[in-house]
Amino acid sequence: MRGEALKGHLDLLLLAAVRARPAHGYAIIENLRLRSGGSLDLPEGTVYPVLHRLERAGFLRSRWSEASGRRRRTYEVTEEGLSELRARERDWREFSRAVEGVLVEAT
Amino acid sequence: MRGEALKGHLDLLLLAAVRARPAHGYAIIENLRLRSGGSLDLPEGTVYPVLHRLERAGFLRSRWSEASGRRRRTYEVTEEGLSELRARERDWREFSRAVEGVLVEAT
DNA sequence: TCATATACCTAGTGAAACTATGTATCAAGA
DNA sequence: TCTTGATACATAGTTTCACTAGGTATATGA
Repeated sequence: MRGEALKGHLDLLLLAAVRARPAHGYAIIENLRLRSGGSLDLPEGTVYPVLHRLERAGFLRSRWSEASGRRRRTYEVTEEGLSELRARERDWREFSRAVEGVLVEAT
Repeated sequence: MRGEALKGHLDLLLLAAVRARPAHGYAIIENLRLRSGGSLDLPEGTVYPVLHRLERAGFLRSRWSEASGRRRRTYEVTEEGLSELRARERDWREFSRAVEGVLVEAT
């Protein structure tokens, strides 16, 4: 897939991924990659700053933990994050329908 | 809809719109706006530079004409543009499926 | 005559995601 | 033992993309 495809939909993806499965950053990336059959393969340098921003915005909450000697920062979606996610889902549906409409359009 | 939603999908949209209906820039914008029920409302400053780039890349061909005293630059999709469009459509489907997969994902 | 719609254009800006790089731990294998 | 790769975090700087803001010009209706 073209790299630029996800532009503008990254918040949606990360919020949805964490809603489905609270996890730490590295695992979120793994989950997205596996769930999408490899097509959503996000660089850490893309994901971590967005997770920080979403937490600052109050949409995610994180706590540090330790697993097999390595520290992890595990995220979950807040109440506010849930309504934000629902709003973004509506946006996605609207956008997606609009694109589909143009793609199937015959003369 | 959020403004940033279309990032990375603008080439797809414009190529598809012109394939469906060869038209001049202003009309392409109108068509997209009407077809999408208003949600795809692209500024001219967004669309015109992309049309120029797509023409430079060989994906669109344009010719000048005149209608009711105003000059128009009408675009159509080239052969090369058609295969580019088909590739972009595949990318879109893949991306769209991946997003849907994450959205419906339960724990 | 004055605003609005039509129709084109581009320079500069801002935001978004990426590249590159760094730190640290652990397991496996040479 | 030493190195490589996977796990796990972080951020500074760059690039890319769409947008804002400004410009030109013609036609139409109030």
